[in-house]
Amino acid sequence: MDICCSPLAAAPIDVDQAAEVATAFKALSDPVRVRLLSLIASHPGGEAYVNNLIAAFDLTGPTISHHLRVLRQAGLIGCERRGTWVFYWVVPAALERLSEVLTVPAKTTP
Amino acid sequence: MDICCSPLAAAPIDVDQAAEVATAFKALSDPVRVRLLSLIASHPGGEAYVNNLIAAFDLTGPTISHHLRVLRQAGLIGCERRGTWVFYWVVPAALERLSEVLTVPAKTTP
DNA sequence: AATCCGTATAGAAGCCTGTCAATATAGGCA
DNA sequence: TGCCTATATTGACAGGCTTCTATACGGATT
Repeated sequence: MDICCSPLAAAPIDVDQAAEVATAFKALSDPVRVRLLSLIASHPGGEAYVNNLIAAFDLTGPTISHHLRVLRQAGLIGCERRGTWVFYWVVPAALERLSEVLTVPAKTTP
Repeated sequence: MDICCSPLAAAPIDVDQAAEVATAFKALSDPVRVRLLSLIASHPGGEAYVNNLIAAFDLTGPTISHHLRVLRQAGLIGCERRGTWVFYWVVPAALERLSEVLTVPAKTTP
């Protein structure tokens, strides 16, 4: 996953780039994943471990694990095992690129 | 649809707001819709009519119409009938709000 | 080594989505 | 009025997604 596009409104987006962008946004299309990303990103130190994340939802561990994998495969978060626990963190550059894609350039309407 | 949230990384997002944000991103989770939005946004004058949009895809009219409705219900585009044709335009404020949600605040990692 | 805790994977059920063909609606024109 | 074009809606089907239970894996502790 390597989002590399200029803003959507700047020029018609390439077919392949549209597919990449859509894949990234699909990772953000579920409320649980949005909350997970927010919980991880806003956690003190920028990291969180899975046990805390599971406790924040009325969902089973495997379901949270599934959503974390979707976010990871989209490149939005990274993870690392430290002993018994697994820590997750956000990848700020990925969020920033998506944010830029949605930027609306200076309006040219007369 | 009224996206009204601070950046995801600023604080844990509210459950209801997460649902709203996810709904908006879901509208952007399909490559066809990403391309449609980009085609409309980058069209001279900021408007496009459906006939041109259909011609840009190997899809049937009803399918494009369906995707346009999804984008419209998400508040990302607006439309108006002018005689025989229907014109579509983007809602810049909606894109900007989504862009802000993805903004990563100044890092506080020591 | 044996066991326990934390996390991930596998497989399945039910719902949601993208797409199409067929049909309907809305507006211009003869 | 009647017809033609442009767009939307309906209904149906295939495929994907979210969630669960059950199971497996990885590491620490006894």
